[in-house]
Amino acid sequence: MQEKKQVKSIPRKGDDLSEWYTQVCLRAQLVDYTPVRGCIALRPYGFALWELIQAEFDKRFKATGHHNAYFPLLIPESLLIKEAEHVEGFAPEVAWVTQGGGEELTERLAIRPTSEAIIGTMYSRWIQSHRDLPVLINQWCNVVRWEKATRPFLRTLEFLWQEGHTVHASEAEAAEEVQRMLEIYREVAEDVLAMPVIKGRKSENERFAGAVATYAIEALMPDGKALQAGTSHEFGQNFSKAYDIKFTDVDEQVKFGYTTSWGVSWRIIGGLIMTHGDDRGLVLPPAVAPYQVAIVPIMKTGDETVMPAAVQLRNTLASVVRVTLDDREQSPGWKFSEWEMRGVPLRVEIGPRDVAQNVVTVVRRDTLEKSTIPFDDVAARVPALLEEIRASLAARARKELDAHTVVATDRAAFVEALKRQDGFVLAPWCERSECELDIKAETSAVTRVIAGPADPGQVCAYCGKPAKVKAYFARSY
RNA sequence: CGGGCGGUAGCUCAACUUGGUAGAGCACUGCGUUUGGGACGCAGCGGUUGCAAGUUCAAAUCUUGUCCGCCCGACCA
Repeated sequence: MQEKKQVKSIPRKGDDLSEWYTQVCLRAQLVDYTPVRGCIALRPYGFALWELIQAEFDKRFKATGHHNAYFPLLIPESLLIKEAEHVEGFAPEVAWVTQGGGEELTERLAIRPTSEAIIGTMYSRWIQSHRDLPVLINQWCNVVRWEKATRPFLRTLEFLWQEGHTVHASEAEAAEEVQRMLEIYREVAEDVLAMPVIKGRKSENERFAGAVATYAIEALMPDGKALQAGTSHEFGQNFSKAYDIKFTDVDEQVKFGYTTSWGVSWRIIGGLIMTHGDDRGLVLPPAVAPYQVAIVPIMKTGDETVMPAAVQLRNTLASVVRVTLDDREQSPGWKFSEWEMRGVPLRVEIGPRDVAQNVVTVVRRDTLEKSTIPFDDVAARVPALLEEIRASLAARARKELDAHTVVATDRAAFVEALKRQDGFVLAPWCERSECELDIKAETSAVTRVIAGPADPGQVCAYCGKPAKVKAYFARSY
């Protein structure tokens, strides 16, 4: 490769993941820092990526009967504090509005850290009968959590997400809903974003404040740390009792509903970046790439054949994929580097040699493989290539996850594996909070999800007491 | 929130130790030549040295405070 003498290159991904990550976020033009601490600006390219991810989730929410709605950003303190465990869990990271219109408010208003309180309050007004159930509502919005240490996408004070909030007449139905949405999260992460995850229930320590049970999908980052990429909660009747969500059932008894909530944030973009990116920058899975193809024309002075061909190529491709024709003045090499940094899955080069032979040159972002395909076959071949890229990214990421997941059954191996901080450690576990805290103190790792019951007779890999479950452990973001 | 590092042009940095007219490369603008892996020439534009106080004849430089960013830790749906 040419040495980058004019333009500073980013650190290699393997050398300094943190710095690499920050540089990719900025230089791919996804985000920029702002004068507001911990808050990022999502630039058009980053927002386009988010919109495409949103669309994938949203169509699945709609297909399972959910409707979008919107609730207030500001939540009166008196509502927020109704569910004791919930408030306690969020208290440290709530931002408060204490003044309005130049006057001190009689009651301060929380900027929503999540919307159970306000949505629950509204549901109590909307639900009277079993005929009103289930309520299946989702909200796309921003929330604020006053974090101490922030990073683009992974942890910001303000972030974009969706939060689904549902109410059901029975516990079984609510439980089913929670699993249904978790499975949608897994499906989008793995099949659309090509980001493999482990899926399961959270331990008591890791559970959402106020939940009876929390389930999550967790992805594995290249530095061996786990990233929570989506959660789905069963609340039992905790929130319906706190917010008075009651209905008269078919048996004429007045009952509290069973509620759930489930959420995915733009954090998943951070996961994507780290999962697929390489030394040249971002690598986007085709389904959510704002541009799936970038056409780079290469022209000699006075050439009059390349641009018309490139325009025709763009028009042809526009009917099957998201495509951009890069007709800026920069040199081809400069454009190659830029589109690589920005993660465009396929680059199509068209120059005099291609035009003369009635072909185009296609370069895959994931493998950097170059191939020549007949001009007339482009519209047919490109979608197939994009699918190959998706499959290849998914397979490679899956291989990574598997390669960095180890099983440990005895204490020495378990502790050693966790201290290596090299991915997931799957181990039989007693499921005691105290044991998890001890493990954390010694290794910095905690359970990420509980995968299922332990085998008969197994003992906890750490404390030696009888094992109840098999759990994945790792350090986390 | 604790420990460490940093903030000078859009970016990367020099000038700071030893106070004395704020510089370079890249980027940007114009013109010309170029275009198959970050092109070249010429001419330009670009600064409240993060912010605020203090010391001094004089502060990018010394002192204090503060804000922001990065790393490690703690904390954290």
